[in-house]
Amino acid sequence: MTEALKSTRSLNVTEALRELLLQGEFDPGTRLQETWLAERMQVSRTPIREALRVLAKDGLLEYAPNRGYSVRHFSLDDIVSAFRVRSVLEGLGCRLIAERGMSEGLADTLLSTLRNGDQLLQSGQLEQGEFDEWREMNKAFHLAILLETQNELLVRFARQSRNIPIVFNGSFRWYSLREFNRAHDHHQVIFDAMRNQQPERADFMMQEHVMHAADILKKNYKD
Amino acid sequence: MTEALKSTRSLNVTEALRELLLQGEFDPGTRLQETWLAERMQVSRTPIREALRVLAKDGLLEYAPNRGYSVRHFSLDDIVSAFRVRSVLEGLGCRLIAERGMSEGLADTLLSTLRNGDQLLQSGQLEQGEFDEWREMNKAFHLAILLETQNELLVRFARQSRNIPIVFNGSFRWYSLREFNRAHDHHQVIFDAMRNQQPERADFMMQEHVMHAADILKKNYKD
DNA sequence: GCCCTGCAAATTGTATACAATCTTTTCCTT
DNA sequence: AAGGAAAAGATTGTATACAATTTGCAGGGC
Repeated sequence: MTEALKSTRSLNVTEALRELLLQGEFDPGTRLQETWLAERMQVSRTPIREALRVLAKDGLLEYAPNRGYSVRHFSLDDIVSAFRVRSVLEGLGCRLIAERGMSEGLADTLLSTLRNGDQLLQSGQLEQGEFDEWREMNKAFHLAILLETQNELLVRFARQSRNIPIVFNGSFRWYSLREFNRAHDHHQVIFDAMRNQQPERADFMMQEHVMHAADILKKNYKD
Repeated sequence: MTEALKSTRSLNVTEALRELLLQGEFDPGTRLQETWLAERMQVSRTPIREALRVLAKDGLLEYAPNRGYSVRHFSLDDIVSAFRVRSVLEGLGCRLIAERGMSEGLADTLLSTLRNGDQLLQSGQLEQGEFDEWREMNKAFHLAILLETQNELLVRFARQSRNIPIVFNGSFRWYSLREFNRAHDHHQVIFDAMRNQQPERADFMMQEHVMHAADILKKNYKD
């Protein structure tokens, strides 16, 4: 049988709250009162407090001793800065894979996401419902590379750098077909570079890929 | 007057415990019991629990629901991986500074650390007591660059990537004079590259600088 | 001897009571 | 009316009581 999926209210509340924050449920600056949250989540203040502390450490909340937690505001600069950091992290991931050579397992996984992308784009447009599928495909592509590096810190940081409202779900809502195609091409080139053991090229193209997403967001994000 | 230095037991315990962990006070694998810690720290379990959760999130402890926290073991691979991540992060920092041009404030700060390094090395050897001074100088150099980037996530990650026992205090105990000199030269070159707006060179040399430290550690670290 | 089972002890998870701190209101002084 | 203390209320911080879960151990079956 698979490993037990034990959890606690504290952990559940943390993830539930994180989801709410990432979905932009609360306006930036909103003060999050423990009793209010406790009532809303139907638990006592204890698990709420633990969740708040963790989310503050994740940068989603701001904290002041004796004054509690409030929802953090992310400026456009904050977000672009996060993209820049993520670009070098994921770039490093690609570089490491290209240097040591791609395993068959990773090749299979990535080829599968590439085929998935082909299929989504071949109709010449993306239906509303296909956005989610693209999102999943994209996430699978990036995550597979990161995990393969076996560099725990790299995975942790790359993940954390996406823990930002709006950014979290990808900014695909602003993508035109042209931009989906470009992203897909990037994936293809990155894959080829890694497979052909071209670390420099793989690194560079991944940075390009991530920063291109930042550029699109920059053009569309108002605030 | 400066900003109020408010704190709480929870925060104090967190930092005290972090310090103990970074100094290697507890053997890897040691189970950290809440009641035991509470007694040792002279507080109740509540602040202890909050501290443990934060430190687990920082990667210093491992956590399993209903089974508590234990001290994490860092393999040599873990540590070198962390150095690699830090190298690209700090490399990015240098690149950003070089791209946008160095402020006078940063130039002053860095020049001061460089002079400090000169002075420490000119005697031809480092006394025991001068290790701490070198450590401070080194920290000041790296931190000043990071802070100047204004990239909050970059600073956070670079900091976090040093939160590893042994690594935390720098591995200077293994440095020969030759290696102190090399590190100092690196600092000088990195400074020049940034000042002359050579982003590529600044980035590369910082990566080199950090990974050289990793190499020295690799040669000496047994476990 | 080995491995179950189930009870007891220990440990973590959660709720709640109380303490400390901050915020708001009130009311006095000028 | 403005300003400012002081008290009342609200909110966070901490301790502790209780619940849930795990761990250790004893006893019994094979």
